[in-house]
Amino acid sequence: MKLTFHLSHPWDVTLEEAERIQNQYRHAVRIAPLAAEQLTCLTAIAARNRQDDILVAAVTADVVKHTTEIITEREKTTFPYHSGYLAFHQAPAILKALTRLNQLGDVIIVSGHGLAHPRRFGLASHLGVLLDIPTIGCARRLLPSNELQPSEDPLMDWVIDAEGVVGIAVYQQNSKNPWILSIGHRTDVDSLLTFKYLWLKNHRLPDPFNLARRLLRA
DNA sequence: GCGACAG
DNA sequence: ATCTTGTCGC
Repeated sequence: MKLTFHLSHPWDVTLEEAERIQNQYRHAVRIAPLAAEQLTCLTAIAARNRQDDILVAAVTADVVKHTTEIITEREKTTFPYHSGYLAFHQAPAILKALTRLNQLGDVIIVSGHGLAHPRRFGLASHLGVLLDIPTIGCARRLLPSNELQPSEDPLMDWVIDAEGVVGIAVYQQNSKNPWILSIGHRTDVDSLLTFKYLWLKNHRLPDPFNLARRLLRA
């Protein structure tokens, strides 16, 4: 699929330049509601490194059309992993993988953080802003810039930073480790709650996010 | 008692 | 991400 870039910048940069880019592009993040009807076709992205390569799995699952598309990709990375700079490590490979998808979801679930990031510009926000598409971040752990705040729902916490709420933490099946969902781009907290509802309720179809993560084991 | 900064 | 394969948590 031909990707349309709303913004672009070099990826082969120094750590200092990367931080500058994050501080510049973070202002392009838009917080907006996503309706449930816009959550029927999801694309999930997961990536990990192997030596100097990034392995990417992308899955698009359309609940209405009842289709699932799976792509795996491998691409060299030039930027080593540093906490807070995951996008510079993985995004080029992820973008290459997205190119190979025939269908892109209404919203992209990205393995990593969105606004739950020291500069409010994690991988999910970064990808969303570049392509100007709705994204949600989904990560296993919090970065130190953020913390949890209990909600009325015992199975859910708010994810906050010094400025306010940036996401939700979801405790699945009484697990002590929550999944950290955060706003990426063109989504909001309500979108996350809607997504959580659909995600936990819909066991009929393969969960694209879990599928993408599983694919990285091969 | 040792570590706890996404992947 | 991975190595850890019975044990939790401030």
